[in-house]
Amino acid sequence: MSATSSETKTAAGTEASEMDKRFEPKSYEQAWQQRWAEKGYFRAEAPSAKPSYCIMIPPPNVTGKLHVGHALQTALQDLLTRWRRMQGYNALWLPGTDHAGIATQLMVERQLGVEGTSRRELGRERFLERMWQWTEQYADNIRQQLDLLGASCDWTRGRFTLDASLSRAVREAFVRLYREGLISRGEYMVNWSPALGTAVSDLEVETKTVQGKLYHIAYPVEGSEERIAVATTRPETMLGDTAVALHPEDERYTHLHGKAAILPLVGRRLPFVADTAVDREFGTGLVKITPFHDPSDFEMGRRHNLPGISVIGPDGRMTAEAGTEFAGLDRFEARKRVVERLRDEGYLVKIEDHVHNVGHSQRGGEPIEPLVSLQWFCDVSGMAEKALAANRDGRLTLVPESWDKTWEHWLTTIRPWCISRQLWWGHQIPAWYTEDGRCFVATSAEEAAQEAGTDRLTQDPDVLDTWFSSALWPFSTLGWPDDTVDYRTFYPTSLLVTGHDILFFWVARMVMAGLCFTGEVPFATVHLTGLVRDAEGVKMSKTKGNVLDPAELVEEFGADAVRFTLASLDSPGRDIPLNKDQIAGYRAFGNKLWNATRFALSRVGEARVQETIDPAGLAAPERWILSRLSRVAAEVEPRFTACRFDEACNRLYHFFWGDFCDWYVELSKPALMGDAPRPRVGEVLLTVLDRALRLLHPVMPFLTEELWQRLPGHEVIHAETICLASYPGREPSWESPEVEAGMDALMQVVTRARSLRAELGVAPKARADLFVSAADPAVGRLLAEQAPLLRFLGRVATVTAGPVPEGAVRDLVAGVEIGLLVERQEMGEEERGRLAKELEKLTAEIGRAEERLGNAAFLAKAPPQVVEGGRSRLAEMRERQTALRASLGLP
RNA sequence: AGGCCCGUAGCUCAGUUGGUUAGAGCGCUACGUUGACAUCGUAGAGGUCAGCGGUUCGAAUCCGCUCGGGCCUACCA
Repeated sequence: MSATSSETKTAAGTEASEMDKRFEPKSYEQAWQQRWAEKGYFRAEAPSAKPSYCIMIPPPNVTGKLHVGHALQTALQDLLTRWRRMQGYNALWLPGTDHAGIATQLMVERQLGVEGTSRRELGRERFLERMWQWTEQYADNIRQQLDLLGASCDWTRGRFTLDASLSRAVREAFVRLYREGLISRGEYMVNWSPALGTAVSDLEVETKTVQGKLYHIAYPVEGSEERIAVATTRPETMLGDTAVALHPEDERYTHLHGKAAILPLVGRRLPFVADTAVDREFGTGLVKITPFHDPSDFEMGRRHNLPGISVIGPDGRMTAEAGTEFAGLDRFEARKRVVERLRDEGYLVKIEDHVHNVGHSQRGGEPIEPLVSLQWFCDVSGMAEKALAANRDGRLTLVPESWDKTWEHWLTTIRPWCISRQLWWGHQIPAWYTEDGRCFVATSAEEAAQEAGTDRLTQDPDVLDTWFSSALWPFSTLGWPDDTVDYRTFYPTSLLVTGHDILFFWVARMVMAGLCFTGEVPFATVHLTGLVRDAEGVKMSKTKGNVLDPAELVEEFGADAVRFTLASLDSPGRDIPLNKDQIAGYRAFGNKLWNATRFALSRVGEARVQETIDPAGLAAPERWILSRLSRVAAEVEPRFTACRFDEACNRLYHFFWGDFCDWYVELSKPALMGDAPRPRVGEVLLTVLDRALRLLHPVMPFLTEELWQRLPGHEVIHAETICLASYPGREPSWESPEVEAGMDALMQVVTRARSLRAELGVAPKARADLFVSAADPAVGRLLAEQAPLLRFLGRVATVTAGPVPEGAVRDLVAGVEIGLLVERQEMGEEERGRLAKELEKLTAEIGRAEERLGNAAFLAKAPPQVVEGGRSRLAEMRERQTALRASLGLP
């Protein structure tokens, strides 16, 4: 493919003149993607004299398949990047992938299971080898999928969260936080996933409402015949009870203060403790306390210095401390057994149905076991304060801003983050232990050895929560902690696009980490997208079988149609229902672009694209389309800036289809065919087309490049590619409200003439003659000048400026009195009914308008232009009423 | 339990700081092979803006309540 015009060819290699009637996205899309990559158009500069624009991709799971949500985010990020690049920014869209700890490890473990082995059997080293093999096998996967969508990423800067440089950043961050005392190791209650065999963070716990039971158990009171009843949903935890709590002001139980209960089956003495956390209204108002298996009991245990007993182990089975009878039993099995024994021994009072909330492991799916475990924690309270301040003082904008409240709530109630995971795939915690148990945190084993004074060290076997490395993504990808050129050029980044489902998992932590380590908000704006749902608004899921695969959609409709659909559905604060009919609609839009270009190329003769055009000397239709083009370009800019991709896309869509194709192309025909020549029509047609394609390029990169390359003279805009051509903006000298008003009147006359024909049931080929008489002399001149257009578009034999003759159908539109003289036919009943109905509605409306204009308060308080608008509207409605009556033969 | 969002045409959704004629796409009806496009064109039908009350000259838009749907957060055993 050459960039010179004489041998302009397209990506598909066809000659410009050989445009097929049907457009076929597959024939050029990937050819362009490949060519753009070869030419290095998307490689950002560093350093650069241009202003920077930078977006970090939310790194998809390295072994994953992109879903429609990714496609949406890709479309938006690419749109923004291409737009800014065309505007002359040094635009960087940095791609990459995430190692996704648990998710990826589970996939490989599943595979090992099929092979009849396990990670434990393989051992850590060999297991990690398998993980890397798996990772490398899929390394190219994400890139291929992004290429399909036309993503203009700078792949020379692609990153993976386990890259050496990113791992170094992770260790550095960990060590810094440790030295500041913000990271520490301790025994606390954590959310334990028995199925995964690891602790998880609060965010990885999904609360589900389940139908359960409430067991009432009688506990004897020490030294008396009295028995008190406690209620629990988890009777198996009674084996770990160490106290019974009551509300200090509960008068029913004042006599129990200072006494103790005896734990059934076990015989342990349980002191009564008074605590205001007890709800007197719930159950019996007495609560059994199991400090090591319930978060609130853990808190209460600390308040009252109660010992804890671990009766459930990390494998979800009862421990030896649960007693020989129960040890080794699965926790749910143990529940049944405990209840049986309580019943046998007469301690079970009753069992009630009880709906309650139970935390489930997001990845493992099973109920979380709260247990006490030695883990690493990160105190994020200080960072959270900074993140809150950044949002409050405007350094960080969430779009839509309705997320501010959620942000506020989560960050003000944040608790320490459990960052250690009992997994193998991930960043191993940079802490080393001596044989006598001393701990050294350092950025490397050597450094730790130096500090410890011995190299007989064992590194902590645990890895960090995946999100710990993700939190550093905006700067670890640019070389932090080193002061690199990339870091100085692109950090802080410009904007983040991601789903609201990971606002806390990722966005909040990036903001906290960014403020903590770089002192800056990593991005000024976060655009939170909705969830992509199916056509019925149902969440896509494999089990429901309603998942749409972006690759298949691209195959069926082309990437441009998919991108346009997704971008135009992205309305703030809403989920996105996606259905194929819509995508088909935007593919039709692509077809429209294709054919409009085909028309232009076949009719413009020797005309060429102009860098700009002086409207002086042009006829009204040309001045009109230039004016409209300038205004649309002006409307797009603020909408892209504000992340209103839906509005920007809709404006571009309607400009191209409505203004350009429906009207301007039609208006150009009589001129281009020589029936009614006007100056420089071909140039205007090509120049408008060029700019329209450039305006659309960020949304539909492939088709616009394919078509733009065929425009004669496009090289004056850019020698090689539309990707680097300038993005059109407003052109004030093109704008003319007068011309727009005049042409608007002309178009309304045309439309009304057509409706009159239809209303009168005139056959398409029957002769009709049009009479026009404009109140505004300027409009009158324009109509007279463009009479050939009225003839052509209105399908009338003649157009006469002047009063409406007897026998013609009269009407008034946009201040123009029109008359249509036709061979009258008998009006059909249906048509008659329709007109009668319209007359009825119109009469009612006139009534309302008269009433309003007769209201003194309205006239006094409403702005003058509203009153004036009401008056002229009323006048027009009366005219139309007269015309309708005439058509119906009424007085 | 608390917070947030939503209820507009058959469907999916827009609707800027209230302005009187509530829009789009798809679908539907009639007509149309007019010199790019039937993945099209022309002309249409279709809505008491969930309901009730309030503020206002004027409410889809602002306020309150009710009903209906969704999401997030939360240790009531």
